[in-house]
This record gives sequence, C-alpha cells and structure tokens, in this order.
Amino acid sequence: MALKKGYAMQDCSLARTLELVGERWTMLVIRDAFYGVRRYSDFLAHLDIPRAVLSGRLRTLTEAGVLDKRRYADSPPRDEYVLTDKGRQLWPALYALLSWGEAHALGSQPARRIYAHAACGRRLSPGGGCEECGVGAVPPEDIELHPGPGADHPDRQDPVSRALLTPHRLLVPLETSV
Amino acid sequence: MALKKGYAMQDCSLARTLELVGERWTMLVIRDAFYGVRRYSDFLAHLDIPRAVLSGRLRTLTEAGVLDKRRYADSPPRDEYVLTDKGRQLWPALYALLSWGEAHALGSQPARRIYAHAACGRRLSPGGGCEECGVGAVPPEDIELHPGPGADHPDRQDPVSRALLTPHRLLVPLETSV
DNA sequence: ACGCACGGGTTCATTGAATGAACCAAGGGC
DNA sequence: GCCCTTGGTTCATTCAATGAACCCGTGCGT
Repeated sequence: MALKKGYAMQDCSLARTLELVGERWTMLVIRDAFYGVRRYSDFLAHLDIPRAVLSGRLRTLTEAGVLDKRRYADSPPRDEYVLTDKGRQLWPALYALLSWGEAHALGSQPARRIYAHAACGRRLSPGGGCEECGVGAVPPEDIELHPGPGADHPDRQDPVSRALLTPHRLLVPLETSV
Repeated sequence: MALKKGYAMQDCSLARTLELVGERWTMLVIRDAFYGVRRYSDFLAHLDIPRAVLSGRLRTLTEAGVLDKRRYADSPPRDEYVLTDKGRQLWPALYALLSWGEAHALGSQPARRIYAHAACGRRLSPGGGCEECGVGAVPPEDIELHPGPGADHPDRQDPVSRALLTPHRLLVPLETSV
C-alpha cells in the first residue's frame, strides 16, 4: 500500500498493519487460507483474482511471515501457502470485519457461510465467542464452517466452492482433488 | 474498491465490507473519528491525506451510513462528520487490527497510544476487554486514550496531534481550537 | 520420442485510482 | 476592500490493478 512514501504514519500500529493486510485482495486471500485453501490455483479460481496480483500478495504475505511457502511435493515441484501462527492471529480481526458485514453490509441477503463452535455446534456470536460454552473467543481451529442458506451461486463451479459445500473445519486443508 | 466490476464476490459479507472500509485511508479516517476528530481540516492535517481522497472517503462513508454529516454552525456554515451507531460498531474490527499490529507489525517500537478502560484505568487486553473488571469487550465510549511511550513525533504539530497528547475519551470531540 | 496438459508463475498494454498542487467560493474580521 | 479560514473541486502526473498472452518444468498417454 505504501501510504505515500510513508513517513508520517510510519510508527502507528494501525497504519503499519494496513500497509500489509489492508491492500485490496489481501484479506480475501487470508480468509481463503483460513478456509483451508493452500494452492495457487485454488486461490486463483476461488477469488477470481488476476494472476499477477495473487503472485504479488502471496510473496508479500510470505515475506511478512503471515504465510509460509512450503514444498509439499518434489516431483513435480509443488508449493503450498499455509498460515503461520502470526497469520492465524489475524482471525479476530478478520471475523470482526466479517461479522460487521453480516450485520450491516449485507442487505438482508442470506449468509453464505455459517461459523459454528466445533465442540457444541452452536453458531458463533458476532463477537466471535460461543455463548453455549461461555468461550469468549473461539480459536479458528475449533471453528466449523457450514454452507449458509445463501450458499454459493450455482455458476461457481470451481473446486474450492464445491469443496466448501460440505462442513469443514477451519485451517484444515481443503480436498479439492475429489 | 470495487472488486472488478464485482459480481463474483458480491454477496460475501467480507468482500462487501472491504469494498467499503477496506479502501486505502478509510480505516484511518474511521480511527480518527473514534479519536474524536470531526472536522474536514482536522482529518486533513492529522492524516496528511490528499484533499480529493478525503472528500471522496467522507462522502462514501456518509452515504453508507457509517458517518453522519451534520451542520453544527450556520454562520459560517460548518459541518462535522460523526460516527453513527453503525460506524461505532466497527470498533471491534478496528481494535483487532490495531492490536495485531502492536503485536506483530511494530518492530519493537514503543506504542504511540495506549487504550485503557476508563472505569478502572487498566490497559485493554489484546482482545479488547478489561481483565480487571472482567468485561469481555469494552465499548469505545468507555475507553480512554493516553499518549504512549513513543508518542507523536515532535515534528507533528497539527492541532489533532497536539490535542491527543492529553488523555482523552474515545468519541468525545477533540478540542482542537485550544 | 512426441505432443499435450497442468501448475505456477512472468510480461505487457490498458484502464483506473491516488497524489499533490492549484484553483474556487462563501463568510468573517479588520 | 482585502485577506484569512473552512471545505471543497479540478487537473496533470504517477502508480497500481486488470486481463490476456506467454513461458517453463514436469508428468502422462501413445
């Protein structure tokens, strides 16, 4: 983002954060990573993002330590991008934005996805906690993602959209090859 | 932001949210609104944002119902921009980003501002709650903003930066004329 | 051995938004 | 009448996003 040549706000933590994750597409990439998307081609198909932008974002996020690029097959060489611990700690921010959108930005449209506490099956509160279990902040690995009433459009036939039609725990790699 | 001509992700609540508040500068404008900034010229001076961009953002946010543009003096005609309830509900998202930045993006630099629970004076937890009082999520109107160890640069002499050098409750209009 | 498909990119021309300086207009103060 | 402040708009320039085309290493069918 580089807020100008950026000296003025340089040491404000919000500005610094936004320079990294506040760029167009970046939060959507991170959201998909929470959904279990790990491969370049899956991000590409699901987000419908220009290849050059995706390459750039993945590189930036990897350099910043939010994603980890790791080789998972040697022949042919295949890499995957996985959220680091630092990246996983973005969950509260991501969920807060998502939750605000559900309350205010979505014009009475049905939610596409539902976030539930895996332990009890109860929907997460807008604050990201579980009212059933009294957990103030459910960590992403304990969250199960279900398709909502207004799930994906029928014309979205990419492997990721199809894989997300069945309940699925966050951070667990998607089985897109099925 | 307008993710492309934007149909693909149109009904995803995160994408919709980001189209509004995910644009460059927008979150910083909202943060300043929480700090008590209300006037065009104060946003301008504190953020060091191009005038055209500020005008555009204020208009977009007003149209979206995040800010309310209200006349506070008739002669000369003066308007101020105040967070609506919808806008105030962005606090958890904003604080989550800020808090992540404090933990990860700020390279061991001292924080510029400290957020404390007005009732007890204790610093807010990274989750935005007060551990002293056991409040899970302190609402912004109960938060007091203090200058941190690494407060504003000496070369930032705009009225807003100066006003923020004294403790101050969120959402309360800044006295920039003093 | 040959050709083709796939994953994961890069390059490049075009479009569109951000920047920053200049200009504008209404009102007040002197 | 003149200049200052507030809250803008306009415009030329710079910079990033878009999308199509191209590239390269590898495996696979024949």
